[in-house]
Amino acid sequence: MPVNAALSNLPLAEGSTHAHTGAWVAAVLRSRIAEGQLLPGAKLSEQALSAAMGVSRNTLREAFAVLAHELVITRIPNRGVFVSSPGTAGVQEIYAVRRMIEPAAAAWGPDLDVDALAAVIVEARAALQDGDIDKMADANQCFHEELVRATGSSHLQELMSKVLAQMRLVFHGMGHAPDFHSHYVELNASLVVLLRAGKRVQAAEALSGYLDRAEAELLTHLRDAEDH
Amino acid sequence: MPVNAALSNLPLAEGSTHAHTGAWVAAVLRSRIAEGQLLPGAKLSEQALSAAMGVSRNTLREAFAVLAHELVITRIPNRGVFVSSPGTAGVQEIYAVRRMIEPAAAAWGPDLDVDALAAVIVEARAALQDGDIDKMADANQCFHEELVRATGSSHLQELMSKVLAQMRLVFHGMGHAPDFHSHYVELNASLVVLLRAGKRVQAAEALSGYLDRAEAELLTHLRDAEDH
DNA sequence: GAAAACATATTGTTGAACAATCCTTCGTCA
DNA sequence: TGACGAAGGATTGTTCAACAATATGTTTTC
Repeated sequence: MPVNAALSNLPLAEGSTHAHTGAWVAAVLRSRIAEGQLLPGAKLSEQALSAAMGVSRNTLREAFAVLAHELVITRIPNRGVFVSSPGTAGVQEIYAVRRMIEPAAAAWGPDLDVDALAAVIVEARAALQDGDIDKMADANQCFHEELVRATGSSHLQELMSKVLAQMRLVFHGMGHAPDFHSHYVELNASLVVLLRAGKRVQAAEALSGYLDRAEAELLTHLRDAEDH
Repeated sequence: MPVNAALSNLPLAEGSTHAHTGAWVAAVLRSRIAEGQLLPGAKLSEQALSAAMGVSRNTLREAFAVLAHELVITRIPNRGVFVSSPGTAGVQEIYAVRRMIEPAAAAWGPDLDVDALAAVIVEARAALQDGDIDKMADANQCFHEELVRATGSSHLQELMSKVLAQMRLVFHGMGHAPDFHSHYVELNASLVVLLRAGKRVQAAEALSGYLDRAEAELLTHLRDAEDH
């Protein structure tokens, strides 16, 4: 039972009562899922979780409501809650969002910070040379988050975070398929070159095509994994 | 106490237990707020509401979690929950989102349905001639929702609905200021003309400028109302 | 008149209880 | 043996009542 293993070392709510216990529980579960300690498809039993984290079922439920709204977990009535495992439809949804938001941010975002993007590239290249796959994946996601920050909208940033969280679920669900991120580092770098030159619409177009290819590649691998 | 008046004729949860009582309660409150029966700033007391709707405080809380995530209500710890009243910052956030999503949908949305947009225009014009302000406002919002549908992303549609719900809160908070929508009907119509001609990028630019002016106008009226 | 202390009301959280539903297991029957 | 159906168990859905924590309002004190 791999779930229990992940539950065993969960932080307990100790004497100090947290301001918002529900939000705190949601944050803990969210990070556990993002890190891959709770894999897609895993069941989150109310009884086990409430006992493991030292909170009541009611409070746990409030956390579930938050996470379900973030689409990190899936609630099936009278069956329970499970870590979401996005399929091909989910991936298509993810890229439908990204294909709109990211080019728009590149082309029209009022708060574009090219230097910050360049800094992320440097970080990604360093991680690539170190062979640190996880760190590079993080840097890659950070790049896209930074790009969306150009929109100046916290709602859009939030949505992008949600979508990137689902992306992590897709990767976790594939059980460490080949390295997707490494050859995107230089594509991101070329975007920065375009943006620094002020060719923002051109950058948006390049980004759009880049997202199309990424989606196609991901879907291919996903279908292979499903066929297996 | 205007709150109690709005609470008095709330539907009660009768014998038949709803599948998801929390979601049902959230839906009822959401519509009451959207219709303006619960005005921005109104306090939603747990005790009063749970009694009025015939559900327990716990279930009501789950509904609050949903609505808070939709930014329809604001939760202040140990103080209570209130109907959100977006200020100038909120309006700027709203338009930051719209300025990205809507032009992107117009320019690049894969599922653009010009006929559907034209149909909404027809409806809006009819309402305008009838002098039905509410119906025209609805049609106007429907136009923008239909536009975002072109993105093919349910996440973006959801975000747009959230944003438009906040727009309604802004209008309700102003206590029926002058008619904002009527002279936007023809602007929307000119957008449809551009889109039908295939000039999608041009339509996106026009839309962007239109949103800029709408935001400026709204902010002016809002500041006047605040000064009052 | 201002600050501290108390009183009150509301939210935050918990535990237990019961109903509703699903899954499993067992028994029956062909 | 295999399929169909019913009893049983486990989990979720919902409610209730109680207590703790916190903010507000009032009174007391200097």
